[in-house]
Amino acid sequence: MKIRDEYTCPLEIVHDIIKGKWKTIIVFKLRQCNKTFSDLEHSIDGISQKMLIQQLKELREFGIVDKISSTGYPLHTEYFLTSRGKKMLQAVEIMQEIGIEYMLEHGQQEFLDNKGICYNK
Amino acid sequence: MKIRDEYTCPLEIVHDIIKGKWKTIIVFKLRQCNKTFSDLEHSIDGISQKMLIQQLKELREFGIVDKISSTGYPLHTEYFLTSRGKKMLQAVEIMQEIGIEYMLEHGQQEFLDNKGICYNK
DNA sequence: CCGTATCCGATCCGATACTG
DNA sequence: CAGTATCGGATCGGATACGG
Repeated sequence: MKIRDEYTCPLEIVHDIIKGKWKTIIVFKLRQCNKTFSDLEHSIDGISQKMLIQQLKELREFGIVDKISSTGYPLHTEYFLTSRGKKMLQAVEIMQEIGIEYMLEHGQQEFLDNKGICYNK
Repeated sequence: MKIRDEYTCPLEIVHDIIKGKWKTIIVFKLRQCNKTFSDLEHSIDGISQKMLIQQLKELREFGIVDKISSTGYPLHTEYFLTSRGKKMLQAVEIMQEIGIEYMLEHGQQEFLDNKGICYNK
């Protein structure tokens, strides 16, 4: 996704921030601590390298996450939520509660662990 | 979008709820009071009838909005947020603040009114 | 280990025409 | 006024291969 040069409404930005398939789960996975690229890759079942990189890049451009990279081999990069990302996390957690509610209502509680943290795994 | 029979994670649902281009703005437009179909259509610049109907239908299937229809001509339908929709609104408002922040940071404050309520209009 | 490039099917969404 | 149906271009995302 190409990020637009100009937005005329905050909710347009919101849409661009969250519309990707993996954005909310990435924000959620980063809630407690820094994660390397491969940490994320292994904890999100079904995501491809390409998509993980791409979505992280977009989240960085919106100032939701940032990263620290070491130079030299093997490469090592840690991603983390910015303060804006932590705000985003609040919204994600509210929406997650809605998701949990929906699952309970539809008899799918067998997929839920204690905290609704069960993305594909 | 076909709503899935089974979700294995709350955040999958979240993604399906919000991924459409017009979902957040619809939730936001319904924040204060009931709106008819044409109220919504006229207050969201750029949306087509088809998309408005489609997104409202999906929001209804997820229990975010509901409607009351009168029978007889002319047709009259009012849409409103359910209690779950009001919860969703909380998340939307948090994300909206992020959008406002982003716009201010990028010198686009001329598009903002007092409350960031300016979706294309 | 981390990131880029390309190909290609699936999905999204705008335009348009039509119905009760 | 509210809702449905269809077509076609644009975008998204999975698979795969390659590079620093």
